[in-house]
Amino acid sequence: MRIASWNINSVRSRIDRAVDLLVREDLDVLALQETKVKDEAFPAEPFREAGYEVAHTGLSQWNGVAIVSRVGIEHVETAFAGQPGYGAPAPAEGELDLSEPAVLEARAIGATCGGVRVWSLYVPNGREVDHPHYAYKLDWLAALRETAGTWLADDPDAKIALVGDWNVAPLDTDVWDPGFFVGKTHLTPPERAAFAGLADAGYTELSRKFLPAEHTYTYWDYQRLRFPRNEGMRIDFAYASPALAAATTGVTILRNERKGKGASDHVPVILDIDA
DNA sequence: ATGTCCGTTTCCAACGGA
Repeated sequence: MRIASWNINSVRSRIDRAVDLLVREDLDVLALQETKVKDEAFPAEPFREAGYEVAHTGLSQWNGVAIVSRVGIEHVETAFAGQPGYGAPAPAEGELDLSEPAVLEARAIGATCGGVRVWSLYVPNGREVDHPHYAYKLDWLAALRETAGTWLADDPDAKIALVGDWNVAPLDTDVWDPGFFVGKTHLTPPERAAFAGLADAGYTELSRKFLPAEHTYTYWDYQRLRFPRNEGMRIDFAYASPALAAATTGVTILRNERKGKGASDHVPVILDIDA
């Protein structure tokens, strides 16, 4: 079984690349992030024609996560229990308007595909360390850790994959120059601690296990010739429950998918799983 | 040159988000 995760950065602008990826890599499941489309405008037909079913949640032009599967999609959840919302920004101030209820964003979707509980996750970016979005990011990861811990407590033998764009670089060697990120998000100790919380909850991050080489990236910014200079970041990860980790035989990062016109700024991460 | 890209709108140029 092959399960991939990819921040596609607009499913409509890259639908052909997505279908090509499914066919070429013989994928059973593809978890997508940043589909940037409302449910009613999601291009499901090309996936269906290729033999896949789709579960998607998208509320606006921002965020949006999907699971594409040819091995079934059951028990779809469009958020995890306790998933925090984000307060609506007040237009005049650019600050959070606490008088408005927080908005539950389309950043998590779960479904059972071929016996594996797959979660496609788009962790909040954080923007700036002193921005409310940063606190939201930490809260979001803490809530995910809490809930993911209950899934394992309820069923220690469950096969669970928590895949997606985590927007955290856990190691200094996950970026080209940690000095560039001083005062910025993605490398701060609180973000790294929040990311490590999933390991504390009993999950194993599989890309690190199978691809330990330093400076192995999954994302290169469109700006400043980051890809030609190979100035990237490893921020897309796959946490697995013990049963799934034991069944996983390999991880592949498709660096070539960043090449050419019309590439996403992220590349797919693929898990090979026994049976 | 913030060496870019996406989707949206106060709509074809400017802006937010990343």
